[in-house]
Amino acid sequence: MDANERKRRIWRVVGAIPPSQVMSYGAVARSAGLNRGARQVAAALQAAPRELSVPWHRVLRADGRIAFPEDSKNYKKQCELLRAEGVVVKNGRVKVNPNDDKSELDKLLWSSAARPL
DNA sequence: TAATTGACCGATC
DNA sequence: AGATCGGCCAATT
Repeated sequence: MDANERKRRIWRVVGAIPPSQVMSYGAVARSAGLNRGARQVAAALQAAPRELSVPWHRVLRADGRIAFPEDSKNYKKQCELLRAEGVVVKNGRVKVNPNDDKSELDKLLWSSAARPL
């Protein structure tokens, strides 16, 4: 698989995250079939075209923190978007832990849209 | 073309 | 709770 295909998969997985749900970069990577591609998820999101409307704000760090520095504009934006979906953000941290494997979210993801194979 | 950077992760201390 | 370290690999310099 080449780099472009990875991006596609990543976008597909992220796009399949339901509203008011969050996922860590690593979890997205795994769902996309990349073993340890958390950073590639980040890179892919950066390169994601707006017209795809990728819900990048539903992707957080593994510990539930927002991936931007607090003073950055993106940080505030992400907070805003998350709260608009009912997600509680407290002190740079999200109320619920990022879904890892074996969660309901994963079932949701694997059931319809984001099948890596 | 080679080196560096980065919206990261998990283990360890 | 935090801080360090090695690994991963696309994008940028």
